[in-house]
Amino acid sequence: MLEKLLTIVAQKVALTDADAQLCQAYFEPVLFPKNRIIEEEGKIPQYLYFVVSGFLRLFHFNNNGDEVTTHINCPPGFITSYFHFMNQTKADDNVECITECALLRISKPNLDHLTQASQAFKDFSIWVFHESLAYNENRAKELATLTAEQRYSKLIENYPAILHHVPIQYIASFLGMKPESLSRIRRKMIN
Amino acid sequence: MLEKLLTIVAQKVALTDADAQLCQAYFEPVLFPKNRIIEEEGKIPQYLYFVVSGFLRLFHFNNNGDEVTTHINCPPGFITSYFHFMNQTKADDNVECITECALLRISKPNLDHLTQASQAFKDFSIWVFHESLAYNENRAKELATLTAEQRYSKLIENYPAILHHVPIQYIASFLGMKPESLSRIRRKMIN
DNA sequence: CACATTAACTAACATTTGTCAAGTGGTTTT
DNA sequence: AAAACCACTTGACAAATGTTAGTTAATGTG
Repeated sequence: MLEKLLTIVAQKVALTDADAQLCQAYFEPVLFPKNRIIEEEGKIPQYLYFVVSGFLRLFHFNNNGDEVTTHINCPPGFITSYFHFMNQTKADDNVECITECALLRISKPNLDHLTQASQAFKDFSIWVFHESLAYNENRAKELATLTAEQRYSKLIENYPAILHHVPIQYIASFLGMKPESLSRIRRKMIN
Repeated sequence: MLEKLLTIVAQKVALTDADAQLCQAYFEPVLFPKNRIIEEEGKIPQYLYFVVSGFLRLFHFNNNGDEVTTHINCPPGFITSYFHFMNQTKADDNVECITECALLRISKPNLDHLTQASQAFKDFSIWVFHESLAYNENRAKELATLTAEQRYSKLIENYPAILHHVPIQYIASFLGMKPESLSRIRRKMIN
């Protein structure tokens, strides 16, 4: 499982054998079943997760008590309640496995150790942060400018696998529309 | 002008006199007139700007050739085409002064020097990054879940000054709606 | 000053999306 | 197997937003 992570990291920064060994020492492989909530609202997020396989989402409950899905996985393969993980403050959302998931997790103290011990991982973590910022900027831009149908089209174009593994209602919420609207859009696109 | 920047920084990290002097050495005060474009699409962003006074926006042109405003100023007071400034790659959007603006600017090389010379500024720049990420996540969430009227209400509640200094059309675009829709909403809210 | 340009508003209409209620099919429970 | 869910769909209708076009007021420009 480590190989997939090392491959991703190595695409961005040069890795020595020592770096690879640090990675092995600090990242813990874990397997979770479908529907398992691995980080919970109101608690301090314990781990940052690298997704080896499977699908996860970030969600919270709005004022009406309805679920709102804010992320489905996350490029470039990492997921957690970022802000509160980084600051080690109580999360306002949940991380849930949508399917069975193979993950590599690292605690905040160990992440700090890793980025202090390895310049390569420090550089990589900065890159991940920049990517996350660009990703969220783009997501906001698409929500502001595209129609519901265009947003759905882009999603299945960029992440076709999501369609086969993630319930429609989560996708609708993530795209900022009601399940009925997405249903209508999907029917229209078939005909 | 430096004082305002130092006050903001000092709220987050402890500053020595040496830090303050570094800040003075690297940040250059500049004054720009209304409507001046200070970073341009297709060119590498030269500076990161701290906003002492005035209003600015980030915008680009969509496929139809229409302007899309993606940011109006930026908490916590900094603005530029972040991603491309950080990577020193060609920007895909413009930074424009909406009103006359008093700014403190710093080039990328100097920002690197500053964050290397001062741990306080390195910590502060990381904090700014975290804030930007949280801000964009929240913006995406609001665009996905709130109605046009709710988005406008929140904006004038959180940033009432924008209303008096920024053209309605820019606000509408930033909120992901057409100027006519915002006009309708504003009329409804008065009655 | 006259003229053109632009931002903002308004109104009528079209389209999209939300709401509500019901139905279908599949899965789990007992 | 019957019953009770649950995800998803469907249809009728309501509400919100987009589109188009016209008006006004303010501003800039000759």
